[in-house]
This record gives sequence, C-alpha cells and structure tokens, in this order.
Amino acid sequence: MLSLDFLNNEYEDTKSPSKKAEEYIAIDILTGNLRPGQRIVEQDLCEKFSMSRTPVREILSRLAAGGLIELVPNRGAFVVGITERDVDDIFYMKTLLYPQCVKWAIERITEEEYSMLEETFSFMEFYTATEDMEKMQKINRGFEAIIYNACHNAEMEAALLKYDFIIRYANLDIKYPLNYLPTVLEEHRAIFDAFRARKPEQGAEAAQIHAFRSMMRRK
Amino acid sequence: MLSLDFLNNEYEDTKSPSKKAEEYIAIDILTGNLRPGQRIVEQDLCEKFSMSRTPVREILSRLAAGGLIELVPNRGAFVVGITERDVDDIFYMKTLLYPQCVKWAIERITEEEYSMLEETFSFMEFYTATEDMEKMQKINRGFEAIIYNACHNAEMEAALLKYDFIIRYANLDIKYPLNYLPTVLEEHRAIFDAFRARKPEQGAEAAQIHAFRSMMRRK
DNA sequence: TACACATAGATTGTATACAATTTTAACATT
DNA sequence: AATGTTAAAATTGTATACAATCTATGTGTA
Repeated sequence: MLSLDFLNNEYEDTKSPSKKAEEYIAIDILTGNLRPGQRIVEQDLCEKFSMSRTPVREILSRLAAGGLIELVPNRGAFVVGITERDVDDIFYMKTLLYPQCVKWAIERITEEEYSMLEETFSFMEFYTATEDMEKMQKINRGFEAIIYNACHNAEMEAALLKYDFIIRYANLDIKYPLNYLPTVLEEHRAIFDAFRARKPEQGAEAAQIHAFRSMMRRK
Repeated sequence: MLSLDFLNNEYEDTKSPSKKAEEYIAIDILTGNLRPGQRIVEQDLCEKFSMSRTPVREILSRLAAGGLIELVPNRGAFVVGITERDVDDIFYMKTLLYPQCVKWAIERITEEEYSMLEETFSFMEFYTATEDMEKMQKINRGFEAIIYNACHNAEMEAALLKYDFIIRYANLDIKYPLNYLPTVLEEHRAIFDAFRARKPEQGAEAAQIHAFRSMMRRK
C-alpha cells in the first residue's frame, strides 16, 4: 500500500467493519469513554456493532494483543486504563525512537517513497496558510506515516504509529498555541531538508528537536 | 502477577493451550520453519493443535496484531518474514529503549519488586558458576523481565519483551564466547548496583553498556 | 446480622453449520 | 501450446448451538 490515499476524505470508509469497530473501541478506551477496569461484555458489542460473537472475539483478541484490554480466562475483557504519566512516557519514547527512524528512512528511502514525501510536504506548505487544523493534522500524520514506512523496519513503524494513535486520542484536550501550524511546518521542513540533502544525522537531529518540542507543547 | 515462577521448570505448562499454540507458530516464523510469504491454512492449524477454527482464528488475529503474519481479507494468513537486518534493527532499538526503562524502573520500583530483583540477582550470581547455559538464560530473562515490569509503563514493557522474544528465536545460531556468562553477570551487576544505590542515571548508563555489548556479541 | 451454600441466570469457550469468496483444475477456443 | 472460460472444490467469513465456567441471588444456619 503506497499512495496518498490518506489525503482523501473517504479514506476511513475503505476499512472493514471489523477494523472500524476495533478502532472505535480503542478510541473509547483512550478518551476515557470506557473506564479502566470496566468489563466489556461480548454480547453488548455484538448489538452495538451488529455482528456475531465470532468477529467480536477476534476484535477483542487484537485489542488484548495491543494491550488496551486484558482478557481474563473465563471472566472476559477488562479495560486497561492509560494514565497521564503513560502519555508522558509515550511522548518520551517517541523522542528516543523517532530520530533513529528518520535516520534509517533517509538511508533507506526509495525513489517512489521520496516522491510521495516531497508531494506531501508541498501540500503541507500549501495548506498551512489555510489554518484548517483538522486537514493539517491529517496531512501531518500522512507525512510522518510515509517516514515511518520508509525506515523499512516493521517494528519501528508499528511502534511509532501506535504512539501517535495513543497521543492523538488520549491527548484530546490539549490547547494549541496560535502559531502551532507554522511552527510545526518549520520543524517538518527541517526534517524534509535532511531528506532532500540525504543527510541521516542531520535528519535525526531535526527529528529529535521536533519530537522534543511536541512533547513540550503538551505542557 | 508478581512472583519468581519463571524459575520453575513447569512454568510453561501454566500457559493456556491457545497461548502455547500462538507461541509455537510465532517461533516457527522467527526460526524460519515457516517461510516468508507462505500461506497458513486455518484447517491445518486446527488439526495440528487439535482445536476448532474459532480459537485458531483468534490466534491468527493476535499474531497479525503483532505483525508476524498478515491477514488478507478472504485470502487468509501469510507469514511476514524477518530479515537479518530486522534483527540488527531490533537490537539497536533495544539500546535506545532499555536505558530509559532502567532509569524509570529505578525511580519507580516498589519494595516488593526490588526484593524480587535482589533475590533473582543472587540466583544469577550463584548459578553463573554452573555454566548451565539454558538455566542461566532463563534467569537472565527473568531478571530483565522484572526490570521491564518495574518501569511501570506497559508500552515499554511490551516493546522490550517483544524484542527479546524476536532476538531469542531469530538469533538461534549465535556462538557465545567462552566467558559469556560471567561477562553478562558483571554487566547485570552494574545495573543492579544502580538499583541498590537508587541512581537512575547510573542505571541508564549501565543498561546502555549492556544493550550495546549484547548487540555487538551478535557479530 | 453475618456467613456459607445452593441454584438459576448470565457469560465465556469451543464446535459446528452455512454463506461468501477464492482457488483449482478441467475444458474449450484460438 | 497458450489463453480464456467455467464449474467444482477448498477456504475464509459469519452465525449459531452447546458446553464449561462464573456471577448473582436467595435461602438456611449460626
């Protein structure tokens, strides 16, 4: 899967009902809609998402593998909560991993991937002026997703995608400063410049700065 | 779950049949027994592990969530391979995360956890002389597992456990140097000393050294 | 009242049945 | 021989049925 589909508004619709339900539950957990320790009854999910227990149990298996719920034998699924400190920690883990991801990505990126990154960055430049926060967040996520993929390491990619997902939904009440979009654009420009110059160390440095500042903007 | 059960030889038997089958398949993938791209047919697993398709599909859901297989809609499960470079990368990711894990663990460890770590370390000292590689590896894993848990961050713990699992099974043909066990003991001692002295930075430093040398020992 | 126990109901674990889709293999056509 | 078509078989996706286990409620006893 290598495309700019994430820019499309109907992108979400391409996901399977099962995947959508899984994401829905995950978001409910991260936003606190489902409380830590709360029991999730399979039958309730069957009714909520209009499916039988078989796919529901597969969803619960995946969520448990991801750590958002705990599956206790013969007793069912229980919500595993996420604390503010957990989110802090995850921001910090991103500052550790993301620079190395960018370094590898600059070393390993294909021509095709680079073209996508270039095109996405030009979209970012163009739309930053619009101050459409939602659209820009989507493009920013797309920009980083291309980099995560371009590092060509599945563990790194999965880890960073997961951290972003947690940060995105467990961090909803954050107040962005007025100059947020142009600031992030400049941080991303520094990263993209390193890709353009093919300088891995420079990219790691720029990534470190971006991740660290993102963590700080939360405060 | 807070105990020294991992030292028990029958520890593996406490796992559910479903969990054992999942681990069995995961090991088959990491050791190369199942080849990258190879299709996994549900019915075959049903026969192999003597269970019906429902639990088999739950196992496949979990493995897919962990990235070891890919689930293609209507076409089934396909093995995702792991390359030598992937293993190199994962060693490197461990050098990034483990020092921070130790730092957090020293800051956050409970009295009970510390007692377990202390007891485990004394076992390590005692058994290193026996040159029983298998037993020592198990104790070493237990020592690190306690630290992973004591950092009190589920993402960090899950990440490091996963890396260790991959390293353990995708790295089977490694040749250990003669003084491997005493060398590792001393590296672990440096980490444990930092716990004893409650010095997070010193622990991070010792952890960094241990992770880096482990990576190098692979060469 | 406090507690132990028994029982009914609810819930999870597993097997099986059926529907939808894909794969295969045979056959016909060029 | 190579390609396209079609039907049968195999496989996956989903629903449902039954077994095993847990939970909740009510009853009896101290």
